[in-house]
Parts: sequence; structure tokens; C-alpha cells
Amino acid sequence: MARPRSYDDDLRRRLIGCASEALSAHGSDALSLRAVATAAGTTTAAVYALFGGREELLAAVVGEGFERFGRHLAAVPRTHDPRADLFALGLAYRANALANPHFYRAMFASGTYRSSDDTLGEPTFLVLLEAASRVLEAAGAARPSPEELALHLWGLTHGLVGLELAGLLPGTPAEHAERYAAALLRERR
Amino acid sequence: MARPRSYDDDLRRRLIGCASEALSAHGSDALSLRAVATAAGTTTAAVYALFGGREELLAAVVGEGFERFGRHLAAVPRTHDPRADLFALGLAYRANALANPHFYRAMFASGTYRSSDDTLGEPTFLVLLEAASRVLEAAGAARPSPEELALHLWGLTHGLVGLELAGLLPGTPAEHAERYAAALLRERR
DNA sequence: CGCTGTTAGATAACAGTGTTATGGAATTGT
DNA sequence: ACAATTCCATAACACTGTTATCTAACAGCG
Repeated sequence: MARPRSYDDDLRRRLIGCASEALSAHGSDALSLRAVATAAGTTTAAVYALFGGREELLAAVVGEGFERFGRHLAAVPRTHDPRADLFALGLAYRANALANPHFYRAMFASGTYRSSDDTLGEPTFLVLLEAASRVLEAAGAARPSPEELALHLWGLTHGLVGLELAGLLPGTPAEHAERYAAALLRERR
Repeated sequence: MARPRSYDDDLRRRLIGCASEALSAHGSDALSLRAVATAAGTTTAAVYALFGGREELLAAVVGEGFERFGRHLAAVPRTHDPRADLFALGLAYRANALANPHFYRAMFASGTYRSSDDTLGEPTFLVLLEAASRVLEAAGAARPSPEELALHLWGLTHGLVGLELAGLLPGTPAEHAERYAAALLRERR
């Protein structure tokens, strides 16, 4: 005796899409609900009905960002040389972050995104974990564990990228790239 | 024939102080100019006269944050064991960041703070650079250079702390601490 | 002293924000 | 056809950063 609950999935996708563009272009601070709503051809009320508010919309956008990021990393080819693959993965990580700085910052700005209980389930991290496992397996090393190595490398890459995005590193972008690559190579035992 | 330019330094300090408290307590997003101004016993016009706007006030606050952070790190004692000192410095880095998460995030959120041309002049970084130099000197190692090692370690610590602050690491805080320490030790060659 | 030029900062207005109440059009089961 | 219920457009609210406007305080000079 009533209209069934069926939130418009197209509208939902459109809102996430417009919000993604706005986020990519001007950063999360400059993301206006009214702007993305009118860009999506609706009003702010839809955002509240579909997501709950600005924060939840941002969380949805960031969630998609993590997936895209993970797919980009997963697209790095696997060769017969696991260490070279891991190195290439590290380079791809920085390249993707620098290509979408606003998005990257929003992804790692706490409070915005809360994944499911086990954060290691992130697609972004799973790619890294698998690459680390293959390196350790090829080297026949029992320590560190793949999780340890993967977290170590994630921390290093995320940190260097974060410092670079914050403008805290001296030198030119080319020098940044060189230092970044050198830091990755320094981790090979 | 005119009143000389003499901006009130007390008011300036009071504004920075109140803004610091608000930032520490609720994060930079929740920092309202009106709230800060009334807390400092003035109005928003003073912020514009003294700093130029909200962003510049935040930059001043973050600048003070960097100095405080550097002083805290500099307070880590120097012993006869440079490697133990460097390790202790790494632990202090995380401890200070976790003690003031909002402040830490604001410091490394790009756009907020632009130091002088040469970013390596940061007091925060200088402490680390000196500790790294002492380790390399004691070990008689020519490579990597102190700058390379210091940047490497800064990246690693900043990255791990950033992931932890973002809530992206699995496990309990105690496990985070353990993994963090293990990652630092893994860097000793 | 009085006058004048200048500055610091209070007051008030403006455009825009996220959020919330209200209401109407659309769609279902009866 | 009717009644119930959901989606979301409309409109109001309290708040934001920012910018004009203006007033009180001060310095130099006749």
C-alpha cells in the first residue's frame, strides 16, 4: 500500500561523479553541496536523502577514489622479476598520487573515510601485499612477514608523497622523483 | 603627521594562542574566525588587519606548531649511542604527533603552511638531520648522505604516523606502536 | 592647545555555506 | 479511485569568511 523504497542509483552515481570532479579540481574544502547538486541536476535535499550529509558524500567519493587507486596500482604489469615489479608499483603509487593531489589528500585526511573493520582489506593495500609476498617468496626470506614489509613500504611511500604534496621537500620535481626512486631502492636488502 | 604603524603584538599572540587551542581541540575545519576573535577579546576585523585572513592566521599557527614540534624533538637527549638516539627521536616523533593529531594534520595539510625557500631549514628536520649525521659518522659510512638518510626516515615516520592518524592501520594502538618501532629498527643496516 | 592625517579595530552588511522543516509530485497496493 | 508512502524541490535558519564603513586613538605641527 505504499511506494517501495528505491533510491535512485543513477542520481547517486551522478552525485558521486560530480563531487569527484569538484574534489579533483578544487579540493575538498571548496566542495559545495549546492554546486555539486546543481551540477548533478538536483538539489541538496537529494544529498541528504541518499547519503546523509556532506561528510557521507565525501566518504563515498573517497571510497571510490580508493578503488580507482587500487585498480591503477593493479594495472602495473607483473613480470618474472618480483623486485622490479615492487619497484614499479612504488613509482606508480607516487605517479597516481601526484596526478590527483586533491583526491589523494582527501583519501588520507582522517575522518573522511572509514573502511570496514579490517583496513588491510583495502584493494590499494592488497596489491602491495601481494607484490611484497612475491618478493619475499622469491628471496626465500622468512622475515619480515609480507604484512610487515608491505606496511613498511606503504608508510615510506605514503610519507614521501605526503611531504612532497605538502611542499616540504626542497628541490625540483625531477629531484623529488630521483630521491623517491633512490629511497625505494634503498629498501631492497 | 600621522599615527605610526604599530600592530599590537599582544593581540597577535593572543589570536594565535586561541586559534591554536581551537585547532588542537576541534581541528582546522571547525576553526571559526568569529569564535577565535571573541575568545581573544576582539573581532574578526583584527584578524584581517593583523594576518590578512583565515588562511594566513592558520599559517601562523602552523608555523608555531612546527617550532614547538622541533623543540619537542630537540629535547630528546643525546647519549653516547647515536643509533639509540635516532631511534628515540623516531619514537618521540610519533608520540608528539599522536598527542596533537589535529595540529599534526594541519601542519602537513598542504596549502596551509609555506616555509621559506629552503624547506630543509625546518627546525623539525634539522634535528633529524643532525641525528642522522651522527649515526653515519659513527658508522663511518659514506653512503647514503645524511640528507638522504634523514629524508628517508622522515618519509617513513611521517607516512606511518599519517596512516595511523587516518585510521588505516589495523590493530590496537599497542600493536601500532610495536610495528612502528619494528619499522624503525628495520632501517638500521 | 587645536588641527589634521593616519592607523587599529569595532560595527554592520553581504554572499555563500551545511543543515533542517515543509510540502508536493510520483508511484505503489488495495 | 483511493490512500499510503517515498523522493526530492522549496524555503527557511544559523552560521561562515570576507569586505565596506566608520569611529576612537594617536602622532606631528602650527
